[in-house]
Amino acid sequence: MKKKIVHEPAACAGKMLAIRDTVELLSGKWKIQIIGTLVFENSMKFMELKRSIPGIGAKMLSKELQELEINQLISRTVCDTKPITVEYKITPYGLTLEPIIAELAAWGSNHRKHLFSSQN
Amino acid sequence: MKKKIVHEPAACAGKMLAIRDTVELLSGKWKIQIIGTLVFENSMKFMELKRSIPGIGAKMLSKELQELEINQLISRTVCDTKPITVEYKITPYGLTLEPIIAELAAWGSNHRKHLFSSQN
DNA sequence: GAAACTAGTTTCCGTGAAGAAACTTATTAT
DNA sequence: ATAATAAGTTTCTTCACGGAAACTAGTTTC
Repeated sequence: MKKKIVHEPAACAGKMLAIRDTVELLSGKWKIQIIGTLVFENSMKFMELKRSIPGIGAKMLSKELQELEINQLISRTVCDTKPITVEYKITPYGLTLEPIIAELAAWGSNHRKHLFSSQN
Repeated sequence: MKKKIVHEPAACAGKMLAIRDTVELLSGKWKIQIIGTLVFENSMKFMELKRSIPGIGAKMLSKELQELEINQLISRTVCDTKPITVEYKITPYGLTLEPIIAELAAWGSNHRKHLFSSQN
């Protein structure tokens, strides 16, 4: 049987709200990249992050990390090392973003093929 | 030797690139909302879109639609109606973004519950 | 003739996002 | 003594994102 998906206005409005919430939480030029990196590598120091995200500056990295921490997506731990280091990890809650990250990666990867095969 | 190679650097770098590509394509304050709306309702006029996305102005809507069209995510069709109308639809290719939209919606929806249960 | 509707475009403008570079503080290495 | 490193913070500056409003253009209605 043919399943006709009826889009009830109320349900759509709710979904749109949810989408807006998520997008807002991940807004900013670098948050998704930071989350992505921390999903793949499960612990990184500030400098490691800075080096592994091409183009980001210390100020931006610091700011974005703070916002992600406030929203409990990542954790910040100061380590008592010789030169003090700070360890950033993704939280269990932050890890729930993994499906989104995975979809973004899969789509982007497919998009490359799409561009390659359709154009030029 | 407890070398635990979970994530090979090269593979991660590739994924990060793919993520960046996708994020860039969907950059801007409104693109995801527009895509989301057009995934739910499969055809909308300019004015319908404008009304259904609270806060967007004509200029922004026009600009974002152009960019989405250039990337073949939506189609634009001028209808020969009394006052001329323009129909925007999501393309089959644009529809491949649906999993991303769905994940964003699901996560945002869950996030509401998370905020509600953990805080206040 | 004036107003209203569609789908924009254009102009003008302000703010905030973001970058660059210098600076801080503490410790270690040369 | 000097330099280097980590993890930022602060300051200064700029550019582009995006909003408001007016305008175009064609058709229909009052």
